[in-house]
Amino acid sequence: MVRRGLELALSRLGHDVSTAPTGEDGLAAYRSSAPDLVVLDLMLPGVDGFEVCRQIRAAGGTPVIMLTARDDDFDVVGGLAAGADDYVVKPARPSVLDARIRAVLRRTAGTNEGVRAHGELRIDTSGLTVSLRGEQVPLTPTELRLLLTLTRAPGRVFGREQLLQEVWEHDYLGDSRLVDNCVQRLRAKIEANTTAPRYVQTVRGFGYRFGPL
Amino acid sequence: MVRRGLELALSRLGHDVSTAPTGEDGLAAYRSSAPDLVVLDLMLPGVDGFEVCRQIRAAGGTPVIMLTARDDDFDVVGGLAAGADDYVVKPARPSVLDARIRAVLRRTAGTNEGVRAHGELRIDTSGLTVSLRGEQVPLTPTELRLLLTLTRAPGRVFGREQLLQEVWEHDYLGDSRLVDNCVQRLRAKIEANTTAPRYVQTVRGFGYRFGPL
DNA sequence: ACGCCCTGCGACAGAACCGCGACAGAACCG
DNA sequence: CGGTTCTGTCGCGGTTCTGTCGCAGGGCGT
Repeated sequence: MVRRGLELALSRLGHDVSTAPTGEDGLAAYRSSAPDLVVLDLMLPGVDGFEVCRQIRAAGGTPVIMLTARDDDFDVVGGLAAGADDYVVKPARPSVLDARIRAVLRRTAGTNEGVRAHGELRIDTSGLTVSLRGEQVPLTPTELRLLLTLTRAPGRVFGREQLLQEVWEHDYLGDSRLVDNCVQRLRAKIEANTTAPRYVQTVRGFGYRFGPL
Repeated sequence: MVRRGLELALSRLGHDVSTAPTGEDGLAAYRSSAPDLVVLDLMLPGVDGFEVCRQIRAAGGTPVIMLTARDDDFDVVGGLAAGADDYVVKPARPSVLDARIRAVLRRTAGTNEGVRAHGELRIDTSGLTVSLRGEQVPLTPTELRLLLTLTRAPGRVFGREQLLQEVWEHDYLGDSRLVDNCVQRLRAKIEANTTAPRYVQTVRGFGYRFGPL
């Protein structure tokens, strides 16, 4: 059980770690916790590691470090093609992995503060502009905050209470229909047809979610 | 996916690298991170590589190295005409690219110091003078600090709190309308018509930003 | 099939935000 | 010490945004 050992070691180095035994569990944990970085072991039961990597990269800009026992070129090329940011060969010393993690986080810190691309939607988080198919979309401050919050964890369901807390920062006691209204206004600007929303989707009885995944 | 490979290789050679898949993303990333140098692949989806190069050069003095698969004269001439500082033919070995990067940085190190050009606005950061269409513009110290702060990261939105902290260095607890006022005074001096500002733009609900390029 | 609850959607008034001019104290300089 | 420039504060007005309401349509459970 290498996993528990790494979890413990990385925790001691100051990281906030959670692990999962299989690819499916990992994807589920990824979706629910929206981590800053994923360390992905290619030799995992169930789903192919490359596939997991692809799905994570498709969901957002989360950087991925691959952990592999094989160091032949095929894996390196394939891993980078699947969207990995770096790879580490097992057996990996915790200090080495830590160094790589910090390097990747440092490197992606800038870009992460810059552009989020989801399909035809591009969000510049430092310039605070949103463009759809290359055309700028003028959003109001609240709409933009809502979109930024939702896209921070694509695929994750945000309840109305949670959105009220994060987007409307004060502890709001009023009508939670306010969220619906703002979603509606946002959809009118970024969705092609609002009856089948592509980006901001309704999860009946719970809240809203960005993207399919 | 040559991009990831180059990114990784250049990182290991000591560079701080971020990449983007398309021309638009690249321009957005360029605006938000203000890099020392840009390596530009001509064969990119979306916007024409030459156009990207032109826009980068128009925005400032950032040096550009072009990466091209074609080495015929047309591209070389066209690339240099668009403002490239050097060009490298694919497939490029990382060591070669690294050498060219260091050469260009060494060459431009001296000239890059001191002047920022944005459209018709020129800012001499060592002489602390600002000129518009060749004509000198007298700015007050605060206005100048504000302009310097904003132009340090063109396209990026600065909140009022952040500007108060960086321009008015003391931790200011007073009216944040002060920022509006200073912006207004700065605009009166450098904007042709203040109703459609070209350089200092308002981002309603958040703050201000220098030019969207 | 029926009814309930949830969500979509348009309308509207109050609120927030920003541009802009005016003014007085502060700082600077001769 | 006096004059000039700069800076911070205030208030007003136009514009835009936001929060609330009401109604309608549709899914879901009974």
